[in-house]
Amino acid sequence: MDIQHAVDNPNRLWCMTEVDIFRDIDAAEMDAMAQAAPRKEFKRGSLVYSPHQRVETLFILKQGRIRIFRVSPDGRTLTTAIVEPGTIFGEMVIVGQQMHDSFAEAMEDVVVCVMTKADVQTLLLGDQRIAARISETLGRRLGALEQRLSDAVFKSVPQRLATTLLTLSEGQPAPLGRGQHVNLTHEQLAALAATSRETTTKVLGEFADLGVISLGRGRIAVIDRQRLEAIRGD
Amino acid sequence: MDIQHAVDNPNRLWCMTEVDIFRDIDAAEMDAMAQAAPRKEFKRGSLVYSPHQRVETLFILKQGRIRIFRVSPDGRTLTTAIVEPGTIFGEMVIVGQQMHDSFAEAMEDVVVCVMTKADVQTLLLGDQRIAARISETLGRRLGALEQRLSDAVFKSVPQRLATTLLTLSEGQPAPLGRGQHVNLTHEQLAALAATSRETTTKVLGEFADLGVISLGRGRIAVIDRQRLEAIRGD
DNA sequence: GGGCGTCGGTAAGCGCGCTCACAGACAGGC
DNA sequence: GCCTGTCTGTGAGCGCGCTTACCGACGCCC
Repeated sequence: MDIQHAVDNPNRLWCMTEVDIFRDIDAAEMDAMAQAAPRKEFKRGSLVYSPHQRVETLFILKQGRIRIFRVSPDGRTLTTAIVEPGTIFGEMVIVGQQMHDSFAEAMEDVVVCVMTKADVQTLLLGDQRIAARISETLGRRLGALEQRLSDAVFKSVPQRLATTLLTLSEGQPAPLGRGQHVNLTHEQLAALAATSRETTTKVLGEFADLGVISLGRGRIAVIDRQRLEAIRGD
Repeated sequence: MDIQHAVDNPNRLWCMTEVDIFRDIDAAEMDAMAQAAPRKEFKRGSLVYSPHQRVETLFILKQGRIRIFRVSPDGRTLTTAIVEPGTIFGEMVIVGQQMHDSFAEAMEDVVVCVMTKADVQTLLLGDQRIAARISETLGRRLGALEQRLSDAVFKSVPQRLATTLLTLSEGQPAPLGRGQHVNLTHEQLAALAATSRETTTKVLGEFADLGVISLGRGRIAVIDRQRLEAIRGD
């Protein structure tokens, strides 16, 4: 089922299908959940949630990309995650946490499904399999975050950019023209690698000179993963 | 029950008592778990686990402190957590993750209880209440880690040190002599705040000049939380 | 008491990467 | 076409904090 088809599909179960943590749930259970998760749309650039509004809901991303980020007192931003379709986000509410000062912004026009905290408690945590999946997801995030923290502390900007590019491009199959594409601007990449736009531009230029990536407007093609891994170190 | 008494107590349930995530488990259940968790001791300075040995066990810390840290290629260390008695650690194995390049080192002589992965699966994850507690713990850690990442990126060294001191001292009741004590050397503090020992010494000296802390060998007393919070920012 | 290891204090030097300040390139709208 | 906004490219300057290199102070063990 391609994405456009899914969007047009009036099927009530649509919110649950093709979402990783629900993969082994049967139709009857999904039906109950789907009723509790109405669909909602956001325009590119709008905020899905922010620290001010105390949203206590879980989101399931069906279409588009979401950027989760934090803001420093002086206005700089650090992107902590980019959410792809088929993933839940805003999971902190599941485990009784605040959304801890994070913003969620639609990178494109997006479609999400929304579940209230109460429904999360009864429908998700009540199910052993889903609860286990959620723990697993949290564990993975924890490992990734710890890695990012040590990267931020130990690694140089070129190393962090190489790391970020490799992470973003993995899984993406190489389309025509050889090389996996990362569809981000230098500014967006800078916010992920915790650096400035200017140095990002400079370092990406050096990478391109070495032939490990090739640059396009809002689009970076990873040509030589091996050498990028060498730059990343460890 | 004071700690020394607990250590000497031959009670089989000893491993479970006074541990936060087990607080509402009844005696019969605890008994089953306690059999699966033999007691083990480590000398000050020894490693409880390291990335090389693939330990697949969960630890329950009963006495002493444990430092969880990562090491950079060039040998610098970043402390990701200091574990206090009554807390589980090595939890990544619960959620099917590796211990992801972390070391665990005994800061003093320590006593731990050990559970195998298999026992964790059946005894802990099988119990709804404990599973929920574990998710909660993971969520808390996730929030704290995200905060630490953005601190590492956005804040200056004095701000990070103030943050670290406040975090370490909170909960500690002020003993004689006014001021909550943080029992760490400058070097240990530096590894927590992701900075160097020398700048830590310098900044702590400035804090002491301002009168917000007072210094002793391997011991820092927080005198004025308010002003420390002002330095921390946000 | 003497010796030694850890801990704390201090200073000079310098390099990475941020800030600030432009300027050209590309895309889309009208 | 032209205008506008975003994106990319480039350079000068400089400051925070790391590095390197000591040395004195304290505490513990013999």
